Amino acid sequence: MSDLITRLRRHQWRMTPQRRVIAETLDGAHVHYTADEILERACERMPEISRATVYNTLNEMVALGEILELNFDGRSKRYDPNAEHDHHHLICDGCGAMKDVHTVGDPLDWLPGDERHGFAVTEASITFRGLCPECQQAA
Amino acid sequence: MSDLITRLRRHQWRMTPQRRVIAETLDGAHVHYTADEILERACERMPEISRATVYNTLNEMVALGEILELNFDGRSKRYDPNAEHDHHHLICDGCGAMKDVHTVGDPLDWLPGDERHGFAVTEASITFRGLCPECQQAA
DNA sequence: ATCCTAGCTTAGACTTTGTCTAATGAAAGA
DNA sequence: TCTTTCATTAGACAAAGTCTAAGCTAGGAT
Repeated sequence: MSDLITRLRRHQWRMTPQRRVIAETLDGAHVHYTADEILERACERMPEISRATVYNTLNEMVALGEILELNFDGRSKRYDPNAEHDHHHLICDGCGAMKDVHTVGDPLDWLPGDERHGFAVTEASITFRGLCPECQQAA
Repeated sequence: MSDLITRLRRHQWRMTPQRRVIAETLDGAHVHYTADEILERACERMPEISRATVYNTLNEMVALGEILELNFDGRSKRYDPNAEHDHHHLICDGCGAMKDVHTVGDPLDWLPGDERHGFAVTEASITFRGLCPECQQAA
């Protein structure tokens, strides 16, 4: 998988300095940021960037299918520059840290036909929860 | 599993008319309501009940472990009076309808050790998405 | 039955997260 | 370079949820 900016260029999508900063912030991160965290980091490099631009840009990237929008805690959405739907998420209940993880097998196989209630099921996402190594020590 | 009010009584938890109305609203529902939907329904029976009481009460029930707080859409939290952690959720991408479902096998088995990053993993929840029978017809 | 007190409820202000609008600015093709 | 179209901006607005201070009440004590 190529980097986010390369993937975004493939759509007819005007590349502005603001969008570049947002994309680079997302792509360089080892954690999944909230919109406000991205705004904060983008402001370090481009102090005049506006909140509306960050929110608009993130929503467009989601609509283009190039990033994932995640809702873990019900507080604020987080954004994952890895848009592949083949991974799931592991979250620390202590500090909120998050990792992308891969499961063995296809989650769709785990929902038997008589539990599908006639739905055409196309996607499954799993959230694993627990304590990260640091929070286990602290506990 | 007994009804929600019975389960709540087992904790030293003062049972007020407001809390009773909220518990009955949750327990009698076939769908998972948002806090505001619960407020609206509670108001039909007790017009003077306040928003703060509904939010406080729901948070307390969650803390007692007797209901589940769900975050599907990132808009508003929903509450599930079935607090058992052995079920998962199936959501229609068309109309938002939701069903509780059971999987075959234990989701914790599906995350291999080398994907756990040292976490002590205790819980897994799966969200299945697709189209309900009605929305398949409409499409 | 009545009293007392811890803790519940209330209205409304406040906070956080996110969206919308109208005016200005800039990317990219002609 | 010019022009058109789309992006950006500040700030108002909206939705979801929390907090506060004052009054009220459930349930145990008497």
